[in-house]
Amino acid sequence: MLQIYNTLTNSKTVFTPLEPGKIRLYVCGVTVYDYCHIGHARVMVVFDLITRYLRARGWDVTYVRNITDVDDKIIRRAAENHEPVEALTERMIAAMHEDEARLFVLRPDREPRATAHIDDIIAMVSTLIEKGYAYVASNGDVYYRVERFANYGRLTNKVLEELRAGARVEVEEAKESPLDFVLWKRAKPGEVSWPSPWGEGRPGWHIECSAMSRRCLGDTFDIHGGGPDLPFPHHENEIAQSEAANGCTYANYWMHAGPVRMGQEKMSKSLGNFFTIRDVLDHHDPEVVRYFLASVHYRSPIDYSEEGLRAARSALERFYQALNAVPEVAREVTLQNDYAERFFAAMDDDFNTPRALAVLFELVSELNKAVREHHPAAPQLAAQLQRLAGTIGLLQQQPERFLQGDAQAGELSAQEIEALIEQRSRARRNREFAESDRIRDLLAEQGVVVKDSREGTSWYREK
RNA sequence: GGCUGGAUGGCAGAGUGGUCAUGCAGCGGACUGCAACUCCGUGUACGCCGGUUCGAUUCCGACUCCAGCCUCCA
Repeated sequence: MLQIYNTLTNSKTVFTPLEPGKIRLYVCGVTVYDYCHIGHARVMVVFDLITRYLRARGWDVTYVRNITDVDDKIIRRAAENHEPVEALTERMIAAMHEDEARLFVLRPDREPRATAHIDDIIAMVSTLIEKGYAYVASNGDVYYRVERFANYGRLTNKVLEELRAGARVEVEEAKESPLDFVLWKRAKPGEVSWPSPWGEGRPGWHIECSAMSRRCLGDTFDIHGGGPDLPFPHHENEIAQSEAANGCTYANYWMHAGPVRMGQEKMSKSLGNFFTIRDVLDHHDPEVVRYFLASVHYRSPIDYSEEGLRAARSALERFYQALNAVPEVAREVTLQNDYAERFFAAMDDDFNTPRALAVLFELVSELNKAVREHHPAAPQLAAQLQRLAGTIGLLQQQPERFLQGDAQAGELSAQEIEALIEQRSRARRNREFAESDRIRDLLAEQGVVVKDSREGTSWYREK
């Protein structure tokens, strides 16, 4: 039984799909005007982890995540760079795909781009105008008539009265109400634009998700996800658009990832206190970042910190050291045991990854014990560990690859390390411990830890 | 001010009406030429004040503090 915390009702509820065995999932993606930061990484990893897990449990998941490739910021940035909008967005999309691939994030089934769905957007705006939910303003923009939609604010428990009173939105003369939001923007001269019944222009931000989710998943779908700052106004506006246009429920479940914080406040572009994914991956193994994000429940805030990443690294080392020590990994796996049951129970309970990971740590203890005692169950335990962790996209690397890492600039290459270790082994055989320790210290200075065992000497990089 | 969600041991982070989370770090020990890995041992943690209860970190109420959203932001 799968339980999901639904932002719409602020409660954990049993998940019931529209169609047995199928899950239609839409997640708001990135506006591609810059490199993705750790906040984006969290949303990517969280929903990747969720889709991987659901699929591993037999659900047929269709995962759609949009790309916003036209918007004020993109236009401004492209102008600053003296490059066409498309050149900028193509570059950033490629970078995003690179970043997420490094984080072991699988590509969504579909990644619709706003600019490829202008006709769907225009059709939906037209419907909204016909139904009286939208109007063409005197300045040529098309706005959504918020007060016309009775359920406005249902997702975030906003009351129209209060929104009106506290409206901080700058008063746009052309709008009937300050709460109204733009569906179609009249183009300024020289701006990228598309023809429409309301003249040359481009879509507002919110309408693309309504139009593209409908195109990809239908009028009503199961789960809508996104980042922590999207419920209001973006998701509220999506609901208003889609439910008014389609005349039925938009999404049954709403899931929102928690924020990534820097110290005591949210990491965000407007605050300027963010790290890009590539910045972080320059110094940390991608799986460490993924593990770090998975070590906290997806809805809780997470504090980005070097200490946190270091702890994540140590924890992963524990897993990989165990896998590295195992003589072989079984090919066939039985997942009908206490560990699997508890792991699945944790994940089925609103994707409780910290609890699921705790189960894996218990499993790794048993694995270590089996290896130590040369118990025949070791290959099976190792396979179980990898299989369970694999359902959330962890522990899929070769242990040696993770432990030894890739040499960064200025570091010793694997070959150089092997050569030094060979020298050291020779010294040890001759019981020249001063010399062998000298070499080990030298390696340690380079961040390389050596480990002697009966089978020989192995090494790994300490990051 | 409004809406959400929080407050757990040195740090991170689950969970529960009454025996253990788990990880990281620390300390003591075993193993080791010395280390590393691994193993054994080691911590009277549940914001504050009331209430319910035989018993509350867990339930109820008040309080304090924190975060996210209320504006483009994942």
